[in-house]
Amino acid sequence: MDANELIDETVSSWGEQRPDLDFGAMRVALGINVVTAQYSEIYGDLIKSLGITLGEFDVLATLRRNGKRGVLTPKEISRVAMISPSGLTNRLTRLENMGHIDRQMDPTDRRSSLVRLTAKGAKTADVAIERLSGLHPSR
Amino acid sequence: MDANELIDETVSSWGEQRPDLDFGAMRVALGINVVTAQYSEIYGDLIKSLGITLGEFDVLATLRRNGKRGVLTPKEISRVAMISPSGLTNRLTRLENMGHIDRQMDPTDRRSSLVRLTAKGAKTADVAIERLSGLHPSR
DNA sequence: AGCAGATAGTACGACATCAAACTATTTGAT
DNA sequence: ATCAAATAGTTTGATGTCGTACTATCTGCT
Repeated sequence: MDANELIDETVSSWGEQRPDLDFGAMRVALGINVVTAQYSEIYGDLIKSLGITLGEFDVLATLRRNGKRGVLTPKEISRVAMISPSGLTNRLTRLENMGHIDRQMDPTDRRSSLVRLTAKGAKTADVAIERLSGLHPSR
Repeated sequence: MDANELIDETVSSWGEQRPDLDFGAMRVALGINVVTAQYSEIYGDLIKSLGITLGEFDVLATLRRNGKRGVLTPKEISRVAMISPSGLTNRLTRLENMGHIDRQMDPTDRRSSLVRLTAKGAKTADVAIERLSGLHPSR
């Protein structure tokens, strides 16, 4: 049984048990969930061979896109990547240990730091984005 | 800056950095991610006051819909709820401790067990589904 | 200048999930 | 009837995230 059948089964059995309620919105939500799970798996597998996760790619990609020479503060990264500050600390530590980024003092604000893509990190980001954007069927 | 602006910013800056690639599919994927995150938060908040999570509700709902008098095996629940066996064990333990379900021996297969909704669990499932299905604007 | 409050990043603890290993039981082939 | 393989559920260990609390630093009001 595939995911679409599972959704039909779920919604129709709810309709039998509670005919007083409307499950149209639930059907849409369940469908979106399935789509999200499926392409997340596909995207994740595509970059897994690079030794990073989707979340780590998200950080590398943010640096690759936005920074002057790939330099941003953790604050800005967490805003764009929509991750909690503590979660970002962990990702940055992992990426630093892998040699994809390094962290330097911010000369203008000693509370802050500057996260910089290494050559290795930039290369990884480029290979990853080429694979991910290559998923679509156009051209 | 809201999520849609963030997506526009992400896709357009990629377009500047890598004009050789096509980011149309990425824009769609990011949009789906945002929608998923938003309604998951809404749905989660709606049932949080019942003391359960979305995942736990998923188990209660599966029992409420499918079982004869709310009785199913863990195997069947994990299939419908799309959760790993070990993850289901944890959810069932939590739900059992809260008094929403109980577990009995399966008389026909001693490897298996029978998960049964308690009256409290059935009530919780009904209140939750009424709130969740009430989200849509129809009627 | 001094100090209260805001802000940046990190550390810590809790939590939920999964994959793999494990135990107990059942099934099926011979 | 026996035994290898399959199956059900749990345990264990690892992972990754979040919320809260903490330290260090900066800002703005007086």
